[in-house]
Amino acid sequence: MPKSPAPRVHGDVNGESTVRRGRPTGDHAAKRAELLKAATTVIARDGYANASLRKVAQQAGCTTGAVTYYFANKEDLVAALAESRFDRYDAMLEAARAEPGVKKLFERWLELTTGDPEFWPVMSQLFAHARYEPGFAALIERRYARFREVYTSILARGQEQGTVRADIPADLLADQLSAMGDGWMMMFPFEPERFTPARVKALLDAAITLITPAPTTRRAT
Amino acid sequence: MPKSPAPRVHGDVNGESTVRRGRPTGDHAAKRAELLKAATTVIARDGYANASLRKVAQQAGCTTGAVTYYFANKEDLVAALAESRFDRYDAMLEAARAEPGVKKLFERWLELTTGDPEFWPVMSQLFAHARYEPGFAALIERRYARFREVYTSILARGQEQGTVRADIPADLLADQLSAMGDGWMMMFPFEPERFTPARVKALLDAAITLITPAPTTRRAT
Amino acid sequence: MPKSPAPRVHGDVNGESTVRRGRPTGDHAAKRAELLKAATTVIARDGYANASLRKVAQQAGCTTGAVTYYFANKEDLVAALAESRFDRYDAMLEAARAEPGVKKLFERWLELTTGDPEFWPVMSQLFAHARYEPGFAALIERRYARFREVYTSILARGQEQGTVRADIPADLLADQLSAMGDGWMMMFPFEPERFTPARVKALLDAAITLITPAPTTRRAT
Amino acid sequence: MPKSPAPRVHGDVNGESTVRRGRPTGDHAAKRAELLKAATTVIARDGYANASLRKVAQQAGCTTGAVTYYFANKEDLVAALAESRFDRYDAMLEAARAEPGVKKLFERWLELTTGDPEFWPVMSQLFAHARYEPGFAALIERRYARFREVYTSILARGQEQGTVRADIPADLLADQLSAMGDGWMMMFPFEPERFTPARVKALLDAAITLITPAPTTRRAT
DNA sequence: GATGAATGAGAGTTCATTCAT
DNA sequence: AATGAATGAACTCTCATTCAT
Repeated sequence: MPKSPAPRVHGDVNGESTVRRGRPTGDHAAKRAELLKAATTVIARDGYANASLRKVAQQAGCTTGAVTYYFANKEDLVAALAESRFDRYDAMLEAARAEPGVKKLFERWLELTTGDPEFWPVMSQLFAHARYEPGFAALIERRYARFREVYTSILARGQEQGTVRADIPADLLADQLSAMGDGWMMMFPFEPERFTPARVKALLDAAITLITPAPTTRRAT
Repeated sequence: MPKSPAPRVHGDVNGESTVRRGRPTGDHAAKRAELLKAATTVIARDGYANASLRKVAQQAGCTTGAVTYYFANKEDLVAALAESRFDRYDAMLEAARAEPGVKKLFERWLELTTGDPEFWPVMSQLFAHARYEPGFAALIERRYARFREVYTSILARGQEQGTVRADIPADLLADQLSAMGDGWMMMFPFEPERFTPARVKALLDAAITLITPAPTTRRAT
Repeated sequence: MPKSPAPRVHGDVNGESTVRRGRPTGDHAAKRAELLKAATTVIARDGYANASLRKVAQQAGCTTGAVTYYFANKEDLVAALAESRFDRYDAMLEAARAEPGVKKLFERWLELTTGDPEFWPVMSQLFAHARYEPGFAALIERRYARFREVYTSILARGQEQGTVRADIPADLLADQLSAMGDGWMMMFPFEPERFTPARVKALLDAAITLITPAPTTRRAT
Repeated sequence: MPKSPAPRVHGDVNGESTVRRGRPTGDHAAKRAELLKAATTVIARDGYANASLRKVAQQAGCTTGAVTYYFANKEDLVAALAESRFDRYDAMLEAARAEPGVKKLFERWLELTTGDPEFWPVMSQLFAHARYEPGFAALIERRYARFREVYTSILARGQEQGTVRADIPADLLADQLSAMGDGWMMMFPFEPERFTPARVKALLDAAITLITPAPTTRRAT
């Protein structure tokens, strides 16, 4: 009792959605990326708790079966999503490391986090749920540790060069600044109107002021 | 469709004894509080996305029906939970306002957030999901605004008295410090072992150092 | 957004199916038994591999949710089904033990297995799949051991009384006879037409002939 | 919709060399046999209800498409599997017929069924599900009838020669003995530890004792 | 006041099957 | 000859919610 899904239609000229089966030229990695994009959109829009594979499929314009074909299960999808997000984070860190200075780092961070309006929302959702999926939690812990490490090294260099206050250990400073960023990330989705570009700039400038050494020596002269 | 039996009144604002006719009063509020406690435990343990009314009922040792009897629906329960949590936050703020000084505020905050091991986990879960339940989001926005306001006023007073650096507007400082706290709150459930009492103290001390005025002027004299 | 399932109708006079919610006078055990009966019918009709909770619900005239309300999961349902079937088996054994004689046992067995046309089909399906559900396999092993034990004791008594041949140990005889019954049980659903009452009687009579002592001694006299 | 490429012919009845043009023949049959072996393993391991074409493909180390390429559908695969299993049974019967005597038959049967540890498990699974796939049920009925027929003829010959008791018609005896074998086959996968070689031998010896004529010679005394 | 039977939608997942390549 | 992307239906199970009792 074969249940062929309605009369097969393809190569239509109207641009209507066609039913395609069989083996397309599909690029596995590309399709996965496409589905991850769809998942990002869904999670940013509906939140993690209300996101479902069905919605992801719908967003991507394919069937649920296709999603589970490319990802073993939901956890796999979410993990891949987290990886891809952190890959962007890592790329940013790499770039920031090349051109030192905390200010540059802030700029890169701002660029990354504001360039994509879904970045903050989806990241905060992933963080919130990571705790309850062990493998996922490990991933974040690992990636986050790396992030703090780079942060610390940049600040330490700044301290050597006298551009960053030295009365607080670099690792504590890194912890404070990254927590600050996380805090904003968490609150941003609530009241995006509060985070105007102007205010974000003011906040970052203030952060730089916070960690800049006091002009004591110069004044003593 | 709030099911709270209208005729019952208790816990009135004036502190006067309220009308106690018929059934023993306080039962209703007490039972709600009990259920909220159970909900807190469940959310802290399983995460918001994996929390269900069933689990809450089970945790509280009662039936599913009882939960929906005391709360119109899930959103109602979660909103009440958020209210109760913020009530504790407000109480803390009230106390902090009475005995000024940023250091005192930090101590109060620390007391609140570390006194209950479920506090941070449940709060971060509630924040993460608030965005997607409109009424809930409004609640948090309102409460959070109030929180920043108190924070700002305390910092402003510090600036007047010279105990807080004045080169950054008080509202920006408040934003930065509260974001810092939020960031820690978000990360704490992941790696609680990283937040030893010693490190938390170091972080708070460093935060105080950050906002303390540079000792230049004194030296210049 | 409450999704009350269509306008509530009940107490209709037409005999049409009504939608009933809330708490009926329902007897928990009775409803479970009802669902087990439905499961029996479905498995006997479609086979274990094609049986689903949906079909069971449909057969019982209720929703899938109701089934999972009464049984934690599919395995639980199947285990309960097996228990109930074996309870009947045990009752039969008890009765057979009271009135000894292999012939009586055969009669009881026949009564049980032919009284319900679904008995053999469902039993053979349960046996076939038991191997792959550990808890279920243990149940069957336990029950089946008990069955062989009773069988053996009845045969041993027969041997003492000289009604059963003594040249084969009773436990081997029991194993052979019960295997014979199992074999028929397995084949019966295939070709029920082959197992006419007359032939079944002939087979059982032949089985009795098989285990009756050879009439040598009598003739020697 | 059988997909076997029509022009290819091999394994013809006459034993003459068949047409071998174009691609190397035998590949097709060999691959099918390979897949059947994989299917046997999967069914024996996971049971029929939990067997899937996916698992068969995986077990065979090929793709899902390959399976559906060599077999029109699942039923086709299962039918082919049953055929191949019964082919071995038939070969055994043929051999047993050549060298008469019930004992020889038992030995052959034992050889067949214990030689391959997957034989009993997969056979009992196939039997259990045959009822619910009509074509398959017909196949088994046909093959099984043949089996009983051979069994009967061997027993009848034994009766003529006085090596098998004549007080029970041969067809009933065949029915009983084959049912006995089926019963063991059904139970074996459950408690293989119970069927030690020693016990199996004892059971078969006892079966021979059962059908051996009573030692009437003593009667003459 | 409180219960718990029952609902129906939707979740994640598996599956046999199709077919362009 | 063989692949593997994709389908869509069906599966088990969980859930918030309703309501007669």
